[in-house]
Amino acid sequence: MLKLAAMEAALRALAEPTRRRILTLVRDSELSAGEIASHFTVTRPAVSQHLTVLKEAGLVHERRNGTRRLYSLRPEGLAGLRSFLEGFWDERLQALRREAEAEERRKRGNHR
Amino acid sequence: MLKLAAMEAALRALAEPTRRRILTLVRDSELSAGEIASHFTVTRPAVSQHLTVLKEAGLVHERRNGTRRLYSLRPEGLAGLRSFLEGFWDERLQALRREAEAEERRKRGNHR
DNA sequence: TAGATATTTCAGCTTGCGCTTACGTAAGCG
DNA sequence: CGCTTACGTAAGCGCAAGCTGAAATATCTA
Repeated sequence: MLKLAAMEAALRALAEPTRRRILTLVRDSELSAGEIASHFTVTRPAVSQHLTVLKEAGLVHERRNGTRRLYSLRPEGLAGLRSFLEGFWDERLQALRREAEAEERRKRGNHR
Repeated sequence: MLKLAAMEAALRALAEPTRRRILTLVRDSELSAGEIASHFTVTRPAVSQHLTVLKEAGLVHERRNGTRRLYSLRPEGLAGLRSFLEGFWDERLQALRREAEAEERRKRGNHR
């Protein structure tokens, strides 16, 4: 899986409050760049740059309609991150199991 | 929930390859700062700084034993992030449902 | 084609982040 | 005590990131 680089990009993209807010906006409905920008105090170029980051991270989808560009959430991007965290979680449980077994063996060893 | 700031810290902490690698190390077993640093080419102070970031983000736990400091994964930190992503996911599904219903209403409206 | 509208791209500035070297601190040990 | 070991903290450097105003691009429209 070459998703590692994608993961990197997605995490970096999410590590920014404005971008997270943008995601919550386009999660509910497809919005134009201008509509998105109207929700923020930062300038439109700033929002546009954030949108580029989100797009390159695979977190949003861009659709052009006339002079406008409509952005919407791209669920697959988040799914990758989700599976990463869950994998992490699972391996953690396995580690706990390994530790418990090691502890068990240690106790047995002391008893003989 | 004041977890918003924690979320912020956790995401920022995860958006760094070295810190993610550190997490995968202490996920499996408790390790000292030196043992952790030995896995990297960066200097020990750099690793120490990363450990501070991870600790303040609630992602690792620090336990002092003599002159050494032992670090281990703190699963609750990741859990918060996980639930955040899942909440995001769920709300996305609700949004899709809302859109489908709106579409449905639109079609009905056209038919009368 | 000229002009208006929507949005990106550019150049430059400022701040933040990760890294390094040097120094400080704290616990064990002779 | 002084020495060593194991870390963290401080100061500073270089670079990436986010922001802004200005200019460029692209699409509709009269």
